[in-house]
Amino acid sequence: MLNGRTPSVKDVAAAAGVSLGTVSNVMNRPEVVSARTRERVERAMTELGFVRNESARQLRAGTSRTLAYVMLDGTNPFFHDVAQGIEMAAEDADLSLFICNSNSRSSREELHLDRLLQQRVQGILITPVDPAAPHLDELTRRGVPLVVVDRVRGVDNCCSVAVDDILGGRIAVEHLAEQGHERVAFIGGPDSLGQVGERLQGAREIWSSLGRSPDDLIYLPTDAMTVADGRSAGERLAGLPARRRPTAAFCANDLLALGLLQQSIGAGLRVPDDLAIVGFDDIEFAAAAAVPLTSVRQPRQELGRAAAQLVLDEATNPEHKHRQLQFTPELVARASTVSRSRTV
Amino acid sequence: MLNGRTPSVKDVAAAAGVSLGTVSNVMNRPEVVSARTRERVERAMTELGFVRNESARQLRAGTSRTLAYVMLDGTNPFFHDVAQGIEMAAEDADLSLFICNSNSRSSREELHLDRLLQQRVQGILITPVDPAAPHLDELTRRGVPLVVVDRVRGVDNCCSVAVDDILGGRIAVEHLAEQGHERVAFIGGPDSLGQVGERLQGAREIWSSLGRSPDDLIYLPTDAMTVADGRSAGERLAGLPARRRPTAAFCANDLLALGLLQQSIGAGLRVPDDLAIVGFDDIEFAAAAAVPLTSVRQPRQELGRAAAQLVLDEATNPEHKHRQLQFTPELVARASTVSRSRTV
DNA sequence: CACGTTCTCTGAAACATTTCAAAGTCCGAC
DNA sequence: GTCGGACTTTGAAATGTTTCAGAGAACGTG
Repeated sequence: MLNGRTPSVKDVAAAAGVSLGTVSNVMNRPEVVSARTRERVERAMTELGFVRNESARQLRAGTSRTLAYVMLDGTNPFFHDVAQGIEMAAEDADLSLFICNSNSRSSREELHLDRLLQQRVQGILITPVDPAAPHLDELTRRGVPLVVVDRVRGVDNCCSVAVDDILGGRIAVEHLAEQGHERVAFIGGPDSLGQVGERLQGAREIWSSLGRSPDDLIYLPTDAMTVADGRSAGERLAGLPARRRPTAAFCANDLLALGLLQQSIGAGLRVPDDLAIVGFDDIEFAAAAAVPLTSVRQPRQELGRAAAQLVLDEATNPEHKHRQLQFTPELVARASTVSRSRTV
Repeated sequence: MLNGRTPSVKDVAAAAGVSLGTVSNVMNRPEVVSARTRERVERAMTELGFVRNESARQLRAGTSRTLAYVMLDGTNPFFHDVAQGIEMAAEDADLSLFICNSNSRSSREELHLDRLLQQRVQGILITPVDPAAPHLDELTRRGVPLVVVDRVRGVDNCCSVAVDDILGGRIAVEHLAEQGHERVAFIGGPDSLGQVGERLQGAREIWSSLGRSPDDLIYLPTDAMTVADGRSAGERLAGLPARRRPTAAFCANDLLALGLLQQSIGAGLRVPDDLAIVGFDDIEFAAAAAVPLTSVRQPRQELGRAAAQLVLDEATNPEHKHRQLQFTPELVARASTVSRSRTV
């Protein structure tokens, strides 16, 4: 039967003794077809093992059933958590989610975007390599719903979802100050990254508003934000003369913090007594570290979920207005800043 | 112009003053069209901002340009590394990769597979919740190229790629024995998981072949293989009477090992002196732990890459034969089993 | 100049759906 | 009986590509 071909609507129609249109109705508007024929068609479908061809559906209906997320760095669990939030929202809207990974390379990003355009996805969420890249404007010019996640673009040409990084920097350093630290390091980079710049700015603001000297907030720049960069920052920290050496470090993300933690413990330091550490993002592995890491929590899944909702609004609501959503970060204090005796 | 519609081949043809077929040729067989008209068509394309409609292409050509990976657990970085390997192979073959996450739930898995079938993806790679699930047979019956990753199915109805888990268990425990440990715990579960069973089996084999008593290889079953399960296993370990308490633990994956490490250090144990720990998988975070984790390395990206090659072979080579690929795991010794004084 | 080749280009068919106007059918009410 | 309305079903058009047989043009050869 059917000589091997996978069955089409036509085959189902023939088997059930109805017309093409009726089979389509059974799938798309079951309420208009009588119970008797509906059942007959459904039986024919399962008997033939019919599976609707999504390409044909999409071609004719003109609307795709998928969203896409182009993530920045697959090795950072943070982005997977964001993706998970998107996926949940997509699921609620009965859509599939295409996940791509640019690995921080602009060329890969462009390639992915081009493919997604060809697929005519309903909307694109992206944590871009460079939020100012012209190929992003290209997308909005084409009318593809677009939401920038965990970054912000120049004003209002598209939606974005992010966390208040300045505030994040403030609460991290405020916490360290409260713990009595008088010399604090800020570790992160490159500072051309908007994130890094703003977290540093927040740190500096609160530091000076607490009446501390700018000299006691030491900026240790890194090339990137990986565990390895954290380790090497730790070495640089250890190399400072004792009276200049900070007693606490605020890292611009958790990977840096984990690297710093590892290097410090390996070097025989006690955390938090010799060195307190605060990370940023609050990925799962922050809490799972040998000394559980204090971190500035981003609502990772919420970020994704909100972004997905924005992109869906843009895709379906003709009166959509672009919005810049900003979430509030939250300090999660753990053992890496609060010495055991002082915890519950 | 074009009153807002996104331009089609027809529009390009009109703009360039050629026929539909010629435009198609420019895209698919540029060598058959003369340089002059080719250039003319290309200019028309960029002027109009033409983007090929993949649905239409796929519908007519009958062949999709995407692969899919249904991963088991998005919170375990191991699977993302596998995905990365697949992605690289897909890229080489000029295909896109669809990544789905079943989150260890059979219902989600089925939903994803159903969608993928509708998309007519070229092939499916999957780390299934249950390798024996009937809906997998359904796929092969339909003729969809299928490769099982990091699991093995009953004999030869489809390809699979995995690591020799028995050997993995052997080398882990052999290493611990070499370090002089006389009582070792195996932590993992549930043992209905093929992986866990085989790693345990390997551990037992080598243990007895070394002339040790089975009573000194203690199996601590866990409900799942998360960091939290690792912590609670650590508590149970601590609860054992001193003379029964193992001096080393072999964990069935790195997440367990990280949890165990955290709990142990928190409880004041020295690692490896009081408790040595071996993990499995060798995810990035294993090396990044405060006490870098000894682990049985799986060639994660290679696994993915090989799986992708198999699925492509099945998709394109009519004489494809199903194969069960087995990689060899490798012990990576780090500080969690080798005490500092003894390292280089 | 007729002829075969080679190189380009064309036009129509096909792919598997959805959509929608129109045609049927049924039923109760007048 | 006939009419009107409600409920079902049908058939054809349309979606944007690719493919392929064949039409034309250009050109060298005999």
